[in-house]
Amino acid sequence: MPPPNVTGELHLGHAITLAVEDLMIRHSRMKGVPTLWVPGSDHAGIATQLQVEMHILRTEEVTREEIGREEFIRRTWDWKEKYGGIITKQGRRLGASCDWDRERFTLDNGLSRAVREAFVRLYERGLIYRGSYLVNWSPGLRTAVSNLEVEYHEEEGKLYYFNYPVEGSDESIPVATTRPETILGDTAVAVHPEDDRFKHLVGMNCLVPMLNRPIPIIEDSYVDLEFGTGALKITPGHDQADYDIGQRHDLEIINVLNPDATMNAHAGPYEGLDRYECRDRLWQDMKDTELTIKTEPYLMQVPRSQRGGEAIEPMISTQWFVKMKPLAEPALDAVRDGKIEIIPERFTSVYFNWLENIRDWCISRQLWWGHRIPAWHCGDCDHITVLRQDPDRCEKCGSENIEQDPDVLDTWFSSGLWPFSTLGWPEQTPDFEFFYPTTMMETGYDILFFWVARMIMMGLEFTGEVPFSLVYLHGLIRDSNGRKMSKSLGNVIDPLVLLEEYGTDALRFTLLTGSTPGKDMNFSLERIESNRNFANKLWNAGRLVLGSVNQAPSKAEADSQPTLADRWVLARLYQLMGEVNRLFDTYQYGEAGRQIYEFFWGEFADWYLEIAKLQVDQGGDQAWLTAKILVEVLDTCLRMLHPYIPFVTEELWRHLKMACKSHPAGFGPEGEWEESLIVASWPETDPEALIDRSAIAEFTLIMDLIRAMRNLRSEKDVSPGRKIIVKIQAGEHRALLESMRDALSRLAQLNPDELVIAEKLEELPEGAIPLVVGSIEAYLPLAGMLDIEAEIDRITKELDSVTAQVERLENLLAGPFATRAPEEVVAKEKTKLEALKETANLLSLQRDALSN
RNA sequence: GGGCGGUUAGCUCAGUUGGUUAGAGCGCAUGCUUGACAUGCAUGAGGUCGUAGGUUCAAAUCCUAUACCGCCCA
Repeated sequence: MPPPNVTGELHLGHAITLAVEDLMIRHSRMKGVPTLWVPGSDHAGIATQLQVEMHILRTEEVTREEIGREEFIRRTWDWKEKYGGIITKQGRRLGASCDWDRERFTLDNGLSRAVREAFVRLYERGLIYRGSYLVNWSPGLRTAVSNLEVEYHEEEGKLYYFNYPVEGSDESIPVATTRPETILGDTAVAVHPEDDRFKHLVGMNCLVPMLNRPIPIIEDSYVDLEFGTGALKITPGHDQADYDIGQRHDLEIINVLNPDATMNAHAGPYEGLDRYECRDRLWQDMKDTELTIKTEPYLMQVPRSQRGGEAIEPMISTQWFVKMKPLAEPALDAVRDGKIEIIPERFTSVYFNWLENIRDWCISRQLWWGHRIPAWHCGDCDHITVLRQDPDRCEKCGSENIEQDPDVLDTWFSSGLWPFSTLGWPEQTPDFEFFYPTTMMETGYDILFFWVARMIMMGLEFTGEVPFSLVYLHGLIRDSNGRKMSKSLGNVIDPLVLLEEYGTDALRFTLLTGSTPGKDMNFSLERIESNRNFANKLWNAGRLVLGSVNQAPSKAEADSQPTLADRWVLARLYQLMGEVNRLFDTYQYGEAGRQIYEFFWGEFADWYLEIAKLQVDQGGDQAWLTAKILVEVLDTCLRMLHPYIPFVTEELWRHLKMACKSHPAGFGPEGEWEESLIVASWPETDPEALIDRSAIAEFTLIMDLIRAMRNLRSEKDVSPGRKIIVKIQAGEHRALLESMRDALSRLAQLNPDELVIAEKLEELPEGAIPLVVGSIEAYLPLAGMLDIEAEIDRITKELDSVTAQVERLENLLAGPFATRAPEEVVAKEKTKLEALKETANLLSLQRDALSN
């Protein structure tokens, strides 16, 4: 389980994660695969620290600085003990069947040890370095954050145009900027090498407005001639692109900001002002000295903190970094070589793209809550000591004047170790040896980089093996209009409320069948409502089956012959099992769930149960066999549905088991009933040969016939209670229909005593409405309801459509299709054509009869 | 700027090795207290599968272009 944030509360994103993973784990468990699903949470450095800071400020009116680092950390642990378990508790309500006794936390002893080991190893390999570079600075939190924690928002801003005066000249270079306050940190003005306007100025100096600090005019082809004025001010201290240019030209780097984003001494007269205030003041002053040209509205990309949304400032700062290139290469190879498969596959290219262009990872945070960096700075020789055990002296000069680095590590650094740190690494524990490398990493695609990629890199680096062989990414949950759920939009749906109103099973089934892998899902209440109804249907169908079991005789007198309905429902069940297993094997859990739903409701409940009632009422061997089949189908469906809807299926299955065990016939699965459904065996696919295809074809004909009669009744407004008299000319299907006589009567509301099923009717009934289904003709003598004109119309319409199809197929079969298409396909069409021809023939005979 | 996804019934979405007049849920219309279920049952209306080309005996499905919507990266 990818560890959720310890401060968090369950939202639908967690709910779908838990639901999908629980489905996988239950399925595997039922298949007899040894399973381990490790739950836990990460310490969420920034979020937790903020919460605790707010908490102590509110309750005790103290800041963390006032109580000091040690005390603050102690308070945070207290807070964690008290509130940190919320999300895992909520996870249990969703039915997450993880290994709760192995719950881990990124800051517990074992995992902290893993973090330390990992840090030291990387440092020893030269993959961790410390230095002063441009980082994303969060002024509110006063810490650096990584690239991944910054989001870019398109926002209305202004483009400020002004003249950069050239030293010792009347000329000036017009430039444009979106952040005028950075002018104070400019260390060059760049023009394009092919820009004739300024060629003669290259090598001279410009003067920074208001400060009159001279800066060189350089040329660099990065400058875009089309954008703005075609010249660029360069602020290596506060812009990534400028920083890169600065490196190329060896420019000075000036930082004009304090950690809280007020201006520092380098801003001269503007020192102490907030950056935005400085922007306005400086611009006004420049206006007064006639340096400004104009401003125009401009849509800009504003970097904002993923947490809190405040504007991020690029700033030079001394931080710890991980060199990513050497780690990324093996991670790329692992996926390229197929050691790791990503589902859905298209995310593979996203993964490649990110890793191929990866930048070094800033891992230090200026926080207190987290894994403190195991580096000690020597006050005498400046050497940095990095060790697995806390040192008491500098390893270089032996001085005891050493101090531990105040920073802590990015939370994700510890999350990256999760797949193996939770199993005991760096110890070679039995768990680690048995379960590592793991099988499956399941999470939302939005954290492919945060978690998955980093886990792969770290896993390969530290264990030499891929941490998991399969990555399954699910989509994100949006609101019913496809918008992201957010507090500010007010469209957040609380899963706990849904759980309360619709039940866990309904929520889970909705989340699991509502989408396909990697695709977002628009969450709608209608859908969860219909799935609640499905759970209800399941329960009620189960009750009927239980009743049938209780009614069934204790043993069969003779070898009972299954009816067509029996054969059909079993054939369809076996077909379904094959399909479901195929879908599970290809990770199409949603589609599998939908198919079980369709079968259970649309076929088993709507058709078979209705017929089973009749068969049970008959008593004797028929009732015995029917009960046996009902148990088999229900039991199998419950097993297949269990990973989706664990609660209702478990409970119903328990009832089913009890009913069967207390019945002398001992219905049930081969062998013993398992202890409970959660550990029951998964239905494996039966051999194709077991599927009785003729039963499916024959029963489909029966269903078509019944539908046609119902349809006609409905059209003619025959009240449902009225048993009508029907005469059927069944031709070759006479025996088949005869065997289904009761079902036909019951399901189409026919008068059973007057129902005639003949191979050929001696004389066609007078004044009856004719009906054609394939090669079967049915006559419904609805006295007084026969409107000759209307019937001729109806038949003509039907005939037209059938004739059109006949023609289409004839054309098809006369063309290249007959020779080029595979035999089976052609044969199928031929059969279809024959049937249609027969139908057309019967229809036209009927029309003629009516016309006379 | 680069990459990816979506466009199918009024709405939300399925449709995975291309197989022949497209499926579900919800909504809508009509009728039903049928002894498992009104959280239900039956019947019905509703779709040129974004557009234009191409490949193929056959395209919602594969290819190319294009429009619109969305996401990720820079």
